[in-house]
Amino acid sequence: MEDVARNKFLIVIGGPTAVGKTEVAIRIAQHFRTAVLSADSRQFYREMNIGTAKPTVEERQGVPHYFIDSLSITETYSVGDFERDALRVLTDLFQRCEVAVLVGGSGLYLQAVYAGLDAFPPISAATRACVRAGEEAGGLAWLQQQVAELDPAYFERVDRQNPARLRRALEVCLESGLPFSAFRQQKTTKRPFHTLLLRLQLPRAELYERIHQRVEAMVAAGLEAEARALIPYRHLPALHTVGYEEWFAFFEGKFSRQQTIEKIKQHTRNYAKRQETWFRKHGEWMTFHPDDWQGMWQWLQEQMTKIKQR
RNA sequence: GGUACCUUAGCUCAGAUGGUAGAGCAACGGACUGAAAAUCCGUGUGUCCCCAGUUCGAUUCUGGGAGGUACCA
Repeated sequence: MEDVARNKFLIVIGGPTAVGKTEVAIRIAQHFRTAVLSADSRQFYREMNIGTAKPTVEERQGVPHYFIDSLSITETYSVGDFERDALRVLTDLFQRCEVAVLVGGSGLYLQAVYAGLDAFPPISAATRACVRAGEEAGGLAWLQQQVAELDPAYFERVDRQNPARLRRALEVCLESGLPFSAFRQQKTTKRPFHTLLLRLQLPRAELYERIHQRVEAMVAAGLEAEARALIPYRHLPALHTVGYEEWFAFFEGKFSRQQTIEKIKQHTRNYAKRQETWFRKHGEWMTFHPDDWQGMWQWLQEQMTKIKQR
């Protein structure tokens, strides 16, 4: 990849859900006659459509898309897998194109591609099962005690109330026999291409209005039926998703239909806020209003010219 | 029109025999390197409907007004 990708540009488009990333990504990709890589941890899955706001077939017309419908919900897939697969696609794409577009709302997935992840050992099914069994028996306290013992340095820093963090650290410790901290360098990897980070943002009230409209549109398009068909898979990680979990509760009679729709809107708003926090804190983004095409074009041209002249 | 009850945070409501107030939900802020649309942490944001009276002091008591709900006409 080193040789291929000098003077190659990865345009990364980030921003909260429903801000209008898809349209911008496609427009930019069309202009540069290139492809779009989706970095959206739910659009991977074939079985989920309406609720994930995938670009439609018409929208994708003429613009190749990667990582949409690339997996089944029954497959396990991690951000590490995505980093590897995305780099593979980019290597290939940069043979033919000067520019590639990476778009998505999963900040960590974007970061994995443009800044890299540390190398961690793969976790075996046995280790995963072992940690889960321990947690089921001993709860959060057990996780805390294990991590405190096996990686005291990380235990000092970690959010100790967060089982997901502790679980992950413990899995790595048990798998490798080394502390989690030994792998977690938090180094950024220099990529053999240039990266331009473009963030889309709208005033909060306007974004929420767009979210509400999109949820209504999803419901009208048959989201309830889509969720109903996925009931047998509801415990899979992929279905731990806004727009699906709420229906599962509805099917159990916990909410009315109207309440369910309101919950989906609310949880989508909460999600958008978490995304905004991420983008505010991670990476040097240039921020644009999603309608500000001119501003985006100008900035992209400027940046690319500047870099090429170096 | 009459009678009773109500009006406190964005919403639903609690509360102090007078010392400017607190729950749930929402909202807001934050963390986050392999399940990340996940997971976790923090924060009360207020003309206590309005006007006048009593009082050192009124969101609380008194009177009047406005709006709401119920019943009676």
